[in-house]
Amino acid sequence: MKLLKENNIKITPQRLIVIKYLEEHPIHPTAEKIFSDLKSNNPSLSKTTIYNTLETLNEHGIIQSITISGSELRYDLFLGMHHHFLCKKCGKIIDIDLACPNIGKMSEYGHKVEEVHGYIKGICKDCLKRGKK
Amino acid sequence: MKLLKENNIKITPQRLIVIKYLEEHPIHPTAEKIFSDLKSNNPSLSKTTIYNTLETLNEHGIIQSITISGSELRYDLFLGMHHHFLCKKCGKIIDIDLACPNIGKMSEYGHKVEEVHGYIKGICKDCLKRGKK
DNA sequence: ATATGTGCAAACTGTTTGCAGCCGC
DNA sequence: GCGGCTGCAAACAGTTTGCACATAT
Repeated sequence: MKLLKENNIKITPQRLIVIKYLEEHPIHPTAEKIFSDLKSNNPSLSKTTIYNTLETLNEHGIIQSITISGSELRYDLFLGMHHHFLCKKCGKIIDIDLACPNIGKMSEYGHKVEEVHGYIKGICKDCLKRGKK
Repeated sequence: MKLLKENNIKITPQRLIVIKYLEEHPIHPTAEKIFSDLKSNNPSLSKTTIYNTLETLNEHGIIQSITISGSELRYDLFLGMHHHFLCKKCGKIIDIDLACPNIGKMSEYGHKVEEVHGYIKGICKDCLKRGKK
């Protein structure tokens, strides 16, 4: 709610529950998952509204969209720059905070940098353990 | 063709022209663009074959798929690790070779790293110039 | 009263799947 | 003749669009 006022976005119940959901579920959900999880307690909620809301929040930098999976967008409250690790086995996405010290070079080359996304894919620690047993 | 033999993949005319296309057009094309560009000289070519071929080549590490745009996959001959810059204005994708020295940390944490993708978005040099005129 | 947000259904796009025919060993 | 490759059409998933209704200032 603070977020919305700060960004001059109208406060609506739908926007509030989406933000609240993302705060409480830092699992980089898809639009579909956000929708189906919220639908049960908010029967009149529409998927269009989810998409509209995510777009609005994204435009204002409150959330960011993640293209790591390739087949669908995933969403994340934007709490400062960080990267993502996708486990190819369990599908889990883990936040990581490897800052790349070289990004500045892009500006030196004359390009204007607006977003930086780092995606690492592999097998997570847990799946590795599970595989060995 | 060398690539195919080295990887024990059957050589077919379709696979050859896709690889040749990617060699000659390092523009990170979509499956659709590859298909429509090749279709004119290969009328019997099917989009399914493009998808099949791209999948096969990807599995063998000959090409890689890029998820930077979010709405579609793009493909790249895999010639060693490098990252990508997407211009939000003209849609162009530029190869960049910023190696991040911190990736090794992931392995230290116990995760197995298989792929690393770095996507930077912004406005490219050319579009910035054009904008100023 | 006006502008903005919501929600339904339909459309659209990129990708995948089922299956029949084909080719090469 | 068998296994893998090709290509058509249909299915599918995620997302976007058109439009009518609701809501808040």
